Amino acid sequence: MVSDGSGALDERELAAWRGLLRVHASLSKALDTQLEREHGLPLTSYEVLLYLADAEGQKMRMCDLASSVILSRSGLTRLVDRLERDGLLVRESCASDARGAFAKLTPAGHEKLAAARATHLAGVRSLFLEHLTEDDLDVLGSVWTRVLPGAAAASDCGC
Amino acid sequence: MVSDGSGALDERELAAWRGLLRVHASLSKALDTQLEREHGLPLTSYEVLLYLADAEGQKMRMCDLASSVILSRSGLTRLVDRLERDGLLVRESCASDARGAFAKLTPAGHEKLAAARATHLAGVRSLFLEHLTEDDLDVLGSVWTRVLPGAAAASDCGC
DNA sequence: GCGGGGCGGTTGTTCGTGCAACGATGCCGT
DNA sequence: ACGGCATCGTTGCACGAACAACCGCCCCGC
Repeated sequence: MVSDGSGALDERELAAWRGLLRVHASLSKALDTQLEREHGLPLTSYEVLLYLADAEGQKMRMCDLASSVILSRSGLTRLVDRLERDGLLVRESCASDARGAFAKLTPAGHEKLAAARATHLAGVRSLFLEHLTEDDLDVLGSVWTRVLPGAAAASDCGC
Repeated sequence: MVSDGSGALDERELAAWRGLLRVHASLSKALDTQLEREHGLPLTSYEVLLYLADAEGQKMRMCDLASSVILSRSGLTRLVDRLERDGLLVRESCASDARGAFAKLTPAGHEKLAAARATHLAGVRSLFLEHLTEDDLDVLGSVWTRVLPGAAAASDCGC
């Protein structure tokens, strides 16, 4: 227990925390801008296509998709609207649950993703992974698995 | 050079990258919600007050403030509008440069910040720092300093 | 001193997102 | 079989932020 309740963060804590905020902000903005410029595809749209491509049958339930890309259900509805309008995916009703809907990748969506994927991966590598050692990877992975459960729980329920 | 151009990320790379995205999303949402609920103060507003409090004379130029909290100039203008309306800060013209404007913390803003600070620090500790070892802190700090310059550069100029 | 280019801050506009409310459907106990 | 309740997706609404255009001011060269 490092905390003394009201005490300020020391230098290293501050660096670790602010660094996370700044790196995320810079990285996501840079990658989003790059993707938008080269393929006219915002980062969130890209992630939807990515998850769909990795999914069984190239389709996912709206609900699962929303939590995968970290978006509210309404947010995903609008996003899927845009992607469907652009022909990158289609909605498909669910036989076993009439409430449900699938989003399914179209061939056009698959092509778009393939093109964008190279760009995005290159970006992630050159801006992020390139600067990490093998040990860094392990530490980061370990940190995230320790931090994520509590953070996810805290952000889900107001409790 | 780990990249093979189009090759997908391996498991550890993916964990390091996705973890960053997920942890940031969960953490910032949780902290924002908490701050909003307990003090009616969104996270970005809190950060403005925080930077002001740490600044010389409790005031900063709009421009510097914008880059500190990672916001566009227009975004900061509106945010300062709201904070000024709530009496947490005031605008102050700059004697040496008639273009410039300062945002200056009011006593009310200082009180608000003091109250919110305890909440926020506790949140950051319990949701993030609590799960880190001393070594983790060092690794994170080191990683951020290696990654940030390139990321910041890439997000600034569209080249 | 006077123009011209650059910078700092504000404004109009647009876009993406979250929240709350809704209709429709599934699931369960009785 | 039916009534109550949770779940899924959509919609109306409001808000926060970015972009581009703008104005006023600084600073430089001539």
